[in-house]
Parts: sequence; structure tokens; C-alpha cells
Amino acid sequence: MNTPRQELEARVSQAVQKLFSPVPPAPYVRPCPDSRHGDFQTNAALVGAKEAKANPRELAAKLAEVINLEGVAETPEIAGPGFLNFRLKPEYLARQVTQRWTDDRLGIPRVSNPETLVIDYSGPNIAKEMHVGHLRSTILGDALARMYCFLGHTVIADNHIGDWGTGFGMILFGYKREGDAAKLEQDPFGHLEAIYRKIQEEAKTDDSVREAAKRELVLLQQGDAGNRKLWEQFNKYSLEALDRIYQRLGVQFDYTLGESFYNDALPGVVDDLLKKGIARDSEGAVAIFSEGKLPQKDDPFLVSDKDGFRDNPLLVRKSDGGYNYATTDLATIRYRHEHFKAKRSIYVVGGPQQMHFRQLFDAARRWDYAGMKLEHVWFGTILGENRKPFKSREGDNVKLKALLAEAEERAGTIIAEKRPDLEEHKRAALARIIGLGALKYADLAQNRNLDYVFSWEKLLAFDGNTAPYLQNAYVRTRSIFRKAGEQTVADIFHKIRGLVDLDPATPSIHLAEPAELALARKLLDFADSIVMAAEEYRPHYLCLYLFELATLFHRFWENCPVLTAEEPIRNSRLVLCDLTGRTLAQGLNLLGIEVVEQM
RNA sequence: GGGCCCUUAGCUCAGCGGAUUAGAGCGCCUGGCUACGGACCAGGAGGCCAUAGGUUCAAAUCCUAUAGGGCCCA
Repeated sequence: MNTPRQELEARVSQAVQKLFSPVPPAPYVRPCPDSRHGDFQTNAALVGAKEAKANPRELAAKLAEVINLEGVAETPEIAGPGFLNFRLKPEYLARQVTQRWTDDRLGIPRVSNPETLVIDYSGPNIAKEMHVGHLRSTILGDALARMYCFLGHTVIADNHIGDWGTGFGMILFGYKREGDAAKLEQDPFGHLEAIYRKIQEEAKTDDSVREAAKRELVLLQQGDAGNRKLWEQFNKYSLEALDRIYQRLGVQFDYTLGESFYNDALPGVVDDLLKKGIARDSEGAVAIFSEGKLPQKDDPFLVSDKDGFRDNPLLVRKSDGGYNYATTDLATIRYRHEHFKAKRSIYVVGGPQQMHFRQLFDAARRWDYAGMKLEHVWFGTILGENRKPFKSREGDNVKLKALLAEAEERAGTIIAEKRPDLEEHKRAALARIIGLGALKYADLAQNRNLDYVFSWEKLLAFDGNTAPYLQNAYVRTRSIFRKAGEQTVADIFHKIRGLVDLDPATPSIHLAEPAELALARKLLDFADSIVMAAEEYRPHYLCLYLFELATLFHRFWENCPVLTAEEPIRNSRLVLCDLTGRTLAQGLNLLGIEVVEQM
């Protein structure tokens, strides 16, 4: 099912092919920036005129004559330097709304060329408590996974956890000295992190501690049974604790293949890189250097200082024989390519790692994986109200557990004020959904590249572009059906389905009021917003769409009585309510946010 | 020193391949609850789109510099 934009694009395209030779690039149709001019516009005549050195307004006039808009839009108007402005016909809107309303997928087609793609997000460390720094990756990644999945792609959600590395030497050493199995089981992150910090502190001044930690690490890497067993315990309890957080967040992974999973592959990766001449020895270490094919300033393997450009290699094996993150990352790329047959791998990782990923991706391209699209979907930092990275009063990272608890608690307080009539357990359930939804939405609604200032007040506001506002709009779409005096939503649904004539040629839903027409137009754009959000890896496009939809719904709500209207208007308006509600619920679901029937 | 990003209304931010009169939320001012949830809606005030050049018939948008801010690497 085409969106209006796609439909117009197809029709403009046909006309352009008749009119122009050679045919210019695919015409561009977009929503009119100002709805007074129309619903959509195309600059096809402007582009065509530029190529043919013709008068754009004359070309626009010809285009307007040739284009077939039957059943879709009114005769287009020529505007400004040569735009065509289109206004959709009410019959078209009515027919399209009806079709979407009768479709479980709300008219959103699955992609015709599904792809297998890996989305790599969250990526906590098992020896450190999950904190606010993991929030954006987790939430963005989850939303992207949901969108791509809904569009019909095969999504592999992979949590590349930090379960290996030099820190484990210190933890093993410390745990053997003062570890506590009961504490480990109960609060693995807290316990391991406390040990790690303590040993790290000691190692700064005490060489013997540093040496001891290193010995433990070597033992672990060599497969020492005792250390291996301890490490497995660290993992087991930490993963269980992680699962509890993910469950609470409603986030799921298909795989949790951490750094350790790739350990055995690392020597082979380095050998292969050496064999193929991609990496070479450098002062006892092995590293990847510039190929010299890119302009120097664009080459991630070069940095410049006052004396000109010099090497900025990517290390894949240290001089002591240890491996680097880059080696693991390369092994991961190979695994995803060979094992999952992934065509694309998306890394939802913060902005500071851009340089690393540029090197990594370039190395992978030179290795064997040029056919796999690699994307670094980066994001900014969450700041406190002081505009510094968000920290607790004690100056520590804010633990995710505490953040979630506070979100629920604050939502609970607001709900207690607004709905003192609700029973305690209902309020608690609401608090969870509203608190978490607000927390997630605040992150998703913003351009991910920007740092954002964390503010409880803003994110839990029930007006403006927030999750509670959208959840409330959904609640209204449902409440009207309860008020209609029916027993279940399903009953109403079937009843309306029976009443509305589904013959696409003569749709009986009735649209006349400006508020109805505006709402109907917006409802049809849902697919555009999902596709755009997914393609650009920017969920805020979808958020913005949902907010605009909710706003138009409220306008409709104010201006168009539903239950007291005469037929067929009453049913038509119920259809609009129902489709709006389902669109909001589906959209929020793609963002990982739940809705409730009452709030 | 190099790289990446940011600078749009009092505040927080949209603005998607340049194009018609630059948008939203919050805050402020005015109006609207005997219809379906006012957790809402309607209207108003508020902007040299950091600065300077350039490309273009047309620049918040593209290019180049400059200033201020943030982060990463050294």
C-alpha cells in the first residue's frame, strides 16, 4: 500500500518520463512546508529545467498537463519558480484510511528486499554496574531493532558485552583475596566493581599488586581451570543481573556474544591480516597502517601535527602478545559476515568512538568484508542540569537500576496526585509504564547526535512532546469506545467493520471537516515516518510524527463530536479514533514504549 | 596540534536532496469545560537562523574562513 507521498512520486515519475529526455533523476516529492499551499509538492520541473536549460514555469505547466492524478489529487497548482503543489482528494483520503484501518499492519508493507542485519547495542561490562551511559545505546538500539524487524528485515540483536580484558586480572586477584560468593550472587556488579576499584587504587602505588594482577590475567588467558571457573561465575551472575534490567526495560537480544566469545579467533585474525599484507610488524607489535589511497586529511590512519602527517595505526597485537579491542572487533565482523550472513552491521555506540570505527571499518573493507555495510550510529552524552555529564550527587555515574527506580517512583507520585481513586496495584503498574516510557521517549525524541540535558521535570511532563502525552492520546482513543457502551473493543471493532462499506471504490467513511481531513492525511504518513527513521537511524523522526498525529487527534477531538454525530459520520469518526489509537500504539511499540487502556 | 560535533524565540529543541510568509513544546498574555478524559484546544507576543565571505535566479540548509562551546585522539 503506497503512502500518498509514494503514490505521488510514482505518478510524477511517469509524467517526467514522458516529458523529459534524457530522464532526470527520480523526482522528489515532499510534504509542503506550509499546508496552505497544498499537501505535497514536487520540484521535478525545476530539476528538469536546469538540466534542459528551459523555463521552469513552462515545464511545470507541461508537467501539470501530462501528469495523471486521477483518484488521488486535485489539479496541481504551479507555484513560485516552478513547483507543483498537490492537494489530496477527500475520496482518496477516505479510501486510504479505510484500507489501512482494515489491515493488521496498518497498511505498512514489508520491504521487498529483506536484509539480514546485526544491530549491536547496549554493550555493558560485566564487572561494572550498568549506568546512565548505557541508556542511550540500549534504548536507541532496541528501537532500531524493532523498526527494522517490523519493516520485514531479519534482525539479529547482539549484545557485545565486555566480559574480557585486562581488568579481570585485578578482579581475580582481589576476589581471591577478599571475594564473597554470597555477595557475588546477590549483587555481582556492585561486588566486582568494588573489588576492581580497590585493587586499581592499590596498583597505582604498589607494584606487587600490579604484578599479581597481571599473573592472574595470564593464568586466565592460558585457560587455568581455577581462574576460568571464577570468571565463569562472574559472568553467570552478572548476566542474570543484566537480564533483570533488560526485562524491566523490555529490551531483548537474540545473542549475547561478548568479547570472550572471540578469544580463540584472535590469533587467526592477526595471522590472516599479516598474510594478506593488511597488517605489519611495528616495533614488536602488529598494526594496520594507512594504505595511502585516501586524501591525507580523510585517512583515519593518519593524524597531522605541526610537522605534517604521521601514522596513526590501528593496533591488533601488542608487543607482549596481547590483543586489542580492534582485534576482537575485526573477529566480530568476520563472524557476523560468515556465521550470520549479515549484509549490514549497525553499531549503536557513543560519538567519542568515531575515530576507532573509521579505522575499524576501513580495515574491514581492506580485509575481506567490503560487501558488508558497516554503520556507526553514534550519539551524544546525557548531561546533568549543570551541563556536565550526568552524575549522582556523590559524583559517580548514576546507576541504571536507580534511574529506573526513580522514573517509576516519580511517575507514581504524579499518578497518585492525578488519580487518587485508583487502587494501589493499578497505580504501580501505571507508574512503571509511564515512568519507563517517559525515560525512553526523552532520549528517542531528540536528535541522537546532540548531548541532551536530563531533566525529570521535562520528561515526565504530561504535555508537549513526551511519552505521557502520547499515551494519554491513546487512552482517549480507547475511552471513547468504552463510552459508546460496548462490552469489548473487539465487539466494537467488528460492529464498525460491518457498518463501514469496505468496497474500495465507494468508501463510506465520510470526511468533511478540516480537522477530520487533517487527521486522515496524517494517518497515511505513518509508513513514511518509520522508513525515514529506520533508514537514517533516527527514531526522533517517528517521535515527531506521533506527536503531530496526537496533536491533530486532539484538534479533531475538540472540533468533531463522535458519539453524538449522525450516521455515517459517527462511524467514520469512530474509524478515525480507532486507526489513530492503533497507529499511536504501534508507533510507541516500535520505540519500545507500552500503552495502557486507562491512565 | 589534529579530528568530530554544536551555535535557530527567554528556555529546550524540530526544520528530512537549497525554493513560497522559519516551526514546535515549555514559560508569558487572552479566550474556551451541561459532548466523547481540560493530562485538552483556539488565539497572541517573542527570531539579522553565531559572524564574515562565496556558489546560486533563490541559502537556516551547500562551500570557505572566523569566534564561542562540547567531546575524542596526541
